Order: sequence, then structure tokens, then C-alpha cells
Amino acid sequence: MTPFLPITPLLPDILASLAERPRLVLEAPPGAGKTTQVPLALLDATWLAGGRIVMLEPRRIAARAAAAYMAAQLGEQVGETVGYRIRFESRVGPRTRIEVVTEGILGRMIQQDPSLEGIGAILFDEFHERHLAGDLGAALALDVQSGLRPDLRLLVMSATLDGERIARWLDAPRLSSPGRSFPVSITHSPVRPQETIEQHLVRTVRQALREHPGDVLAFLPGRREIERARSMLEKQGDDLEVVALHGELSLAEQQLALSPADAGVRRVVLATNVAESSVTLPGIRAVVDAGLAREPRFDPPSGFTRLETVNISQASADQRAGRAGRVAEGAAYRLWPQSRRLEPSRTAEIEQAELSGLALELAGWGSDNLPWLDAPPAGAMGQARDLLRRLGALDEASAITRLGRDMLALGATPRLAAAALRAAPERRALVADLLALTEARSPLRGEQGRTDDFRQRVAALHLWRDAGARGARAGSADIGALAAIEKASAGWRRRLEIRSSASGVPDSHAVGDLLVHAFPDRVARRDEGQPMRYQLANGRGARLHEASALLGEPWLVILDLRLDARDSLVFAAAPFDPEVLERDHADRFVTERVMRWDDERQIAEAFEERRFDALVMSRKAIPLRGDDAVPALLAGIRARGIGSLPWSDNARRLRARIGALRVWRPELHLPDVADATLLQSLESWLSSYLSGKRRLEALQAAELSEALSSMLDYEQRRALDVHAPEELKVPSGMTRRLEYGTRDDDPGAPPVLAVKLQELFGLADTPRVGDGRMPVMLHLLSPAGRPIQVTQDLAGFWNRTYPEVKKELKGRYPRHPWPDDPWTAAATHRAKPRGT
DNA sequence: CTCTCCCT
Repeated sequence: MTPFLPITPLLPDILASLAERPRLVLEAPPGAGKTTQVPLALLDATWLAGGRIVMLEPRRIAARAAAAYMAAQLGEQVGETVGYRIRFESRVGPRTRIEVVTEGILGRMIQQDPSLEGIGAILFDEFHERHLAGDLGAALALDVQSGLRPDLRLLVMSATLDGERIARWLDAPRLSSPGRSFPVSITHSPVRPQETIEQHLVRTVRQALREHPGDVLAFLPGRREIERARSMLEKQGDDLEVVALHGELSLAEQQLALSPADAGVRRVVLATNVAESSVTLPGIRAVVDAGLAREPRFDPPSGFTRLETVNISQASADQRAGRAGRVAEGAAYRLWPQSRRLEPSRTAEIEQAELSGLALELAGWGSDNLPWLDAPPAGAMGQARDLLRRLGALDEASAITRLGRDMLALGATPRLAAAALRAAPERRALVADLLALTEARSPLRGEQGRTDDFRQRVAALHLWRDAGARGARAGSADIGALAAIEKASAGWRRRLEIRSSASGVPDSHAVGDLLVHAFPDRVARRDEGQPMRYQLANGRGARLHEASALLGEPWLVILDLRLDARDSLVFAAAPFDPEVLERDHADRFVTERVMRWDDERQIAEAFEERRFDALVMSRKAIPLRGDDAVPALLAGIRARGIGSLPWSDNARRLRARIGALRVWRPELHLPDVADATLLQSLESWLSSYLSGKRRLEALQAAELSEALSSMLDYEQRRALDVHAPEELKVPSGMTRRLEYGTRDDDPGAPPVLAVKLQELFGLADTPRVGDGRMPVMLHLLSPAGRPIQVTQDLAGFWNRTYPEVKKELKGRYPRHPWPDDPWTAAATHRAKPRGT
């Protein structure tokens, strides 16, 4: 029984291509039949020589379904010619030739047998989804093919996107198949001012219901938006069934959403990305797409992953629209302007995800020089290796340890694998529960702040397990979720070779003490002053929800939190006994001498601190030695500003002169003495003058001047004396002070020479400084010292202004000389004696 | 006002 599907005419070409070249890219849209037809078609290929075919699927449901469909086509049971393997579940037999496996399984197969003996071909289905495990599997398979197994066939199957890039990467030919779907018309529905995305969506859903028959599928980024849109739609009281569909619903609830609606009732399904590929929906004729999705972004500094709401890719938008054309012609309404440019496809997971699992696989493989389509980013890899070293999976040279090999074989995330393998034998039953619970969504329902104590999840599981036979309820927990968690826990117990399962309420620290081995970088201690706040070992801060069940716990190991720049919120944590740190993580403790500036007391202090990473476990004051306090004093100056130094007039003037001459004569390369620069370079110019001091007050004004002066070499100091002098000799024979600018933003302003005009008789031109480049700014004064004129042009003053000034002031100051010819008159700084 | 989807 071989059905005719769009892919069918292409099957001979696929066989022929793989006979000639060992790699091939096959582009085929959903509905073409590639998943079920291609593996069967390859079975009799001569080059396969009786070997097995392995096909990777990104989802367990898809792996099971593909195997079942193919077995039925052969008229067999699953486990005969066609079988599948997913975690904790294997249906393969001695005659099995086609193994459908989930992406993570291939890593285990290759690590166990790098030659992949008996396997003739590997098929990567839905490769365009670009999951971490799929990318890794493909890179490892290519490595195997180029070394040990040149005869191995690799077939990458992808929806029609980026096929060309994939083909170039593989150096492989490309074949394309049509799909089977109906045309979908696209409409862009513009947003109105002040409209929320839910309002926009609801308005457009109503438009779709008016314009098209059948049911409507609407895409929103998350559960919160779905709930809001649902209540808006329900309020409108139409003869309408509104159904939510997101991953947090139990499987039973999801089934309900997918079952056919009652006759005569039109249905609106409000969905997240679940509906993009994982489930089939009957009766959908119109799609309304908000164009948004939530994607995880790893934050390397904190080691946590957070969700971001982002615009979807073009591929994703097409996939969503395609959902309207599965049964008949359909329509898609896009809630973004047609002018918006979408990325062609989603960023590969390997570029954004936490990579400790990948790094461990690579360490096990012994090489990270693989033929990647997109290489893992170096920063995230570095962070991943740091974590693996911390967990004991890698040694100092980043080579895999014995524990690392065991972790790899266990097949759990590196964090939980480390905790599982370090646990005492009598704790392993509890470890199996923790493995299952940390990988699952919380089974607890109810007010959110009160479910952050991870022990509650363990208790709910145990309560349900202990009372299961009697059919008792598990408090406010989701029974379906608990059943799934118990299934996973049983799988871990088998793998860990434990017979019994844990029960009852574990003692208060049992859970946390185990989890410390998984999250040693996230142990946290309560702030003494603020009991809701905690300091993490990685240096970050976090706070508890006001209604938290964990209030009052002095020590927490934090599993999950919402990342925030200032105050992250704890979602899941467990208390533990700090003794565990001393006993099992002794190597992470350091004892250090620490200097600190006490701003209140204006004094440098020395401590001996014992720390676990960023957590100060104990601190005692110790006496200061020699220059110990210098860094703390410098920190104190930085905290209080450059003005906190003991600036004398002398020091201020020196600094202004240096700043001015630096502008006038750049070729002298004088140091920059602006506030910010001086603060930055304190170490180089001030340190030695702080030696042996403990308080800032101990720095003398003279020492500051000396420190400034010592920034200049001999030549520079001489140039400063000559070209930016402190004072000038004027024709009266007196020396008068030059006032240099003190403004940081204009250090090269001309210096001011304030002088009575009688003292300048005989001087034709403005005096200059800066090697003749800068005329001084004259403040010409009356005999009484009152300002008459500000000018840099003395000749112009004598010529134009002096005659006026003379007329005006001669009567007022009769005992002072007012000659007609100031150029030749004798300068003087005093008045004529009385009576002459 | 807590969280898309998956997997060894």
C-alpha cells in the first residue's frame, strides 16, 4: 500500500543522487510526504548494503507517529522493520532497518560508537528548525563521514528556506518537491493609534469571521496575551467558542482544544507557537497573526536565560499562514505593516542558547573543530566551559574528566547530571525526582508568588505517589503534569539503577543540599539589612516575592529567576545548609586581604575576608601595612571627586598653567590635567605621595603641588616657567601676576593681566606668553583699581580709547599722569607727591 | 501582575 503524495515522483531522483554523491539537501514543504516516504524508498538502495537508516525528528510525538505510519504502510507492527527510540522509550527489534529517533539520541549513538557501524544513512527531518541537538548531530555526522565513514549517506530535509545555504555548507546537490496545500490570501491589517496588540487582534479576528467561513486560528506571543484576548472576545457575547492553546495546558486540555467544535458553533483558537508546527487543527480557514513570539536569550554574565518578545521570521509567518490552507482556500491577516522587513528565518538556537550540554558533547568527542553550519559563539562556549569546570566535568585544560564521561552517559543536563552523580547512594531516589521536576514545568497551580519553594513540587509529587493507589488528590497540583513527571522520574531511576522511589516529605535541607551541586554559582545568602533580598555567589542580587513561601530562609539555592538589571525576582529556589559548601566545595573558598574606603569615617580600612565567590562568609579587621591603603585612598578620592584634594592657590595655578601651555604648545606633550583625566590617572601621579597614609587629610597641600609638578619632566618644567610664567614684569618696573583660566572646557584661554594703565606707558603692544603665540588678556585699571577696559589689543587701546579715557578721568585723578603721548611717557605705579 | 518551544 503506497499512497501517492507530492514527493512520490521525486523519489527516484533522490535515490539516484544519493547513489552518486553521499550528501543531499531535500526541500519539501509540509504535506509533501517526505517524512514517511523517503525512508521507505531508500530501504532497497544498493549502496545501503543492508545497513540501517536513522531518521532524526525534533519532537517525540513526531518520531512515534512517523514510525507508526511507516510500519502500517508495510503492514507491520512498530518494532519490526520500522522502530523508534526516544528517551526512556525504545521500540526497535533485531530486524529493524529504519530507526526514527529524536535529535538528542544521535549524540548518544555517536559517542558510543564513532564509526556508526551498521548505519548506512542518516536523515535529518525538519532541519530548518535549527535546534541545538540537530545542528550538533549534523556536524558530528559530517565529521564521521569525512573521517571514518566516507560511505555514510547524509540527507538533510528542510522546508523550503535557506536550502541553498545548507547545500553550500554540505557541498551537496539540492532537490525540491512541491507541497500539497490550497492558496492562502494575505492581508496586512494596520494597527490603530493607542490600540493594544490584544485589541488589534480581537478586531481583526472579528473581521476574519465576517469575511470568511470556518474557524479562525490566532497567534499571540504568550499565555498572558492569550488570556487577555480571550476575555475580550468572550465579553462580546457572540455565538462563538473561544479556545486557548499553549504549552502550559495539560495534554488533556490541549486535546479538548483540538477536537472538532459543536455543529453550528464557530471557533476561535488563540495559540502560541505550539500551533505553528506541533499540532494539527481541523477546520481552520483563516489565520490572524500578531507576528510575535517569545524566544529564550542566554545572558552570559548572569548565567540565566530570559525570554524576549521578538518579531517572527518570514519563514515562521509563512508557516503560520499556511495553517489556513490545509483543507481549502484560506486567508491570513497579518497585524504588521507590509513594509516591515522580517528576517528570512529564525536565528539558530546554537547562536543564542546556553551551551554547557553542547560543550560537554564536544569535550567527549575530543574536538570542537567541527564543520558547523553556524559555529557556537566563543563567548557562550567560554562560559559553558567555565561552568563545566565548576561542575567537575572538565579539568583545568578543558579535557573531559571521568565524572564528565559519566555525566555524558547519563544524558541529563550537565548541572543536574553533576548533582545526580555526586549524590550519596541513599539520596539517589530523591535525585531521580529532582531530575524529572527540574526539566518539567511546575506542576503547582495557584497563586504564583507562593509556589517558589521548590520543595513544594517535590512534596506534591511524593504526596501524589504515596496516595496514588488510593486515588487521593495532590493538593493544588496538576494531576496530569505529576503523572508525566513520575514517568520521567521512573526513567531516571532505571538509568540510575535504583529500585525504590522516594516518598514522604524530605527533611528541610535534603532538596537544597542536592541542588547546590547543580547550581553552585547560584547559591545565595539573605541580606542582613533587607530580609527579602539575597546576594548570589555570581555577584548578582535577587529578591523574593512578597508572598514567598521562602521568606526568612538565610541560604537559598536559586533554580530560576526573572532577570532584571537591578532586582531579579526569584521564581524557584530551595533552602540548604551552608555546611554543604564547606564540605563539598571547599576549593571555591578564598581568603584575601581587602582594603576598603569607609566614606563615612573618611578612612582606609584593611580586612581579611573569607569568601565563596562573591559571598563574604567572614571578615575581620587587620592592621594596615605600608602602602596597603593606597588603593582604598584612591577609591575614596574617586568617590568624592578631585575637589576633595587639598588644593592650595599655588597648586591650582600650577595646574591651570600646565593646562594652558598644553593647548598653546601641543608639541611639548604636556600631561592632560582636566578633572576627569586626573581622576583616572591617580595611580600614576598621586600614589607615591599617599604611601604610608591612612587618611586623606594626611596629604599636605605642598605634596599635591609637588605631585602635579612631578608629572612634568625637566624640559617641560623649564618651558612652563618661560612660556606660561606666573607673573610678568611691566614697564613700571613692578611684576604683576598672571591669572590663568580654571575652566576645564577652555584650558587654553588667554591669562589675565590686571594692571593700572599708568604702569604700561611706553609699551606699544600687548605682552605675549606661550612662546609669543598668546597675547594676554589685559584688564586695564584706573588709578583706584577700577576696571576701565578689557582688551588683547594694547596698541588699539592707546590709539582709539585712551584719548576718551584720559578726558574723562583726568579731572577725577589729577595727581596721576595723563600724558598726550602714552608711547613715550614714563610708566609709574604711584601718584605724584602732594603739592608738586 | 512570572514563562515560547523542545530534547539526551
